[in-house]
Amino acid sequence: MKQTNYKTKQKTAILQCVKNMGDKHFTIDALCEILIKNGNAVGRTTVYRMLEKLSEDGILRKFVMPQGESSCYQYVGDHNHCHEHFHLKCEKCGSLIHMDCDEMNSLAEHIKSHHGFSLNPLKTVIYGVCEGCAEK
Amino acid sequence: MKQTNYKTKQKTAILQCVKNMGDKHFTIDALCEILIKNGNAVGRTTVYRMLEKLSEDGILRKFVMPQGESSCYQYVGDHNHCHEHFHLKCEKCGSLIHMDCDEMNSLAEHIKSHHGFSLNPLKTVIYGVCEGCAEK
DNA sequence: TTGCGTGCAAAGGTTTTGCATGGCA
DNA sequence: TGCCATGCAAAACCTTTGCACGCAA
Repeated sequence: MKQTNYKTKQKTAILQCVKNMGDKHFTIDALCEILIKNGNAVGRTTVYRMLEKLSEDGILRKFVMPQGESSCYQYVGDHNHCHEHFHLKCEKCGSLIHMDCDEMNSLAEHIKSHHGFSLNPLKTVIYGVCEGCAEK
Repeated sequence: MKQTNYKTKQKTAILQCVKNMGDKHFTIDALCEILIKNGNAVGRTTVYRMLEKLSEDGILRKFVMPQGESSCYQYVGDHNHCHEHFHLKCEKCGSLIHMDCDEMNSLAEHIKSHHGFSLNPLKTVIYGVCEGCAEK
């Protein structure tokens, strides 16, 4: 599942850069800076458009942040081992934690059967306070 | 627990209007329109400032929406019966659904005990597709 | 009188859109 | 050649801030 049509140096630069991120999350800003460092500067608009498409194609996961904060992306690529888990975001330190857990799957089933709602783990972010910050 | 100091007609108008919302969610826009209808037009800035304070005081709950969407508020007032439920937001039609359910409480406990993470139901919004939109 | 409260206008931030140019096929 | 991709600038969006005026106490 590729982009639309043409193959341009911007697309390949972004795609490669995104893959190099591993499973870390990154913002548009961060990505742009890396591209510049690599000598592959790409226009902001293009980066926005690319990441939007990649998200739709399931290659990236997009985390929409509240007003004023920029969105966050994560590479999931072909190895879909990251499809069925949720993310916990600490409100104190901002860290994003992966939670791979059967409990969530049964929750999803419950919500589906009892509330008629198909939840989307890709977009859902659970807010709270992580262990480290709670101790302080 | 009041505001800061003075009592103005704007404050009383907003506070009364907010209470009349019951447990429904509303946006700044919606609130402003109602105020206008009631002949109590209040400046947008003032409404923002008031709702911010009311949220800090625990009288309102604030739901921060992603970029481009305006925040959502809900009256909780003194009767805190709405503290322990979650919200489902449909990605298609945008409707926000209350989910009052024991399942969620046990989930919260699980996350706490197994992942050391104290989740915040006030801020967490679960995304997905609602029953009505799924049928289309 | 004192100083907070109000609200207009402008700024702040991210994201989207218009449109002309340039590059892929 | 034809059309998509790019990227600059400007718009759009919600929210916050500056600042002068007005009203509560």
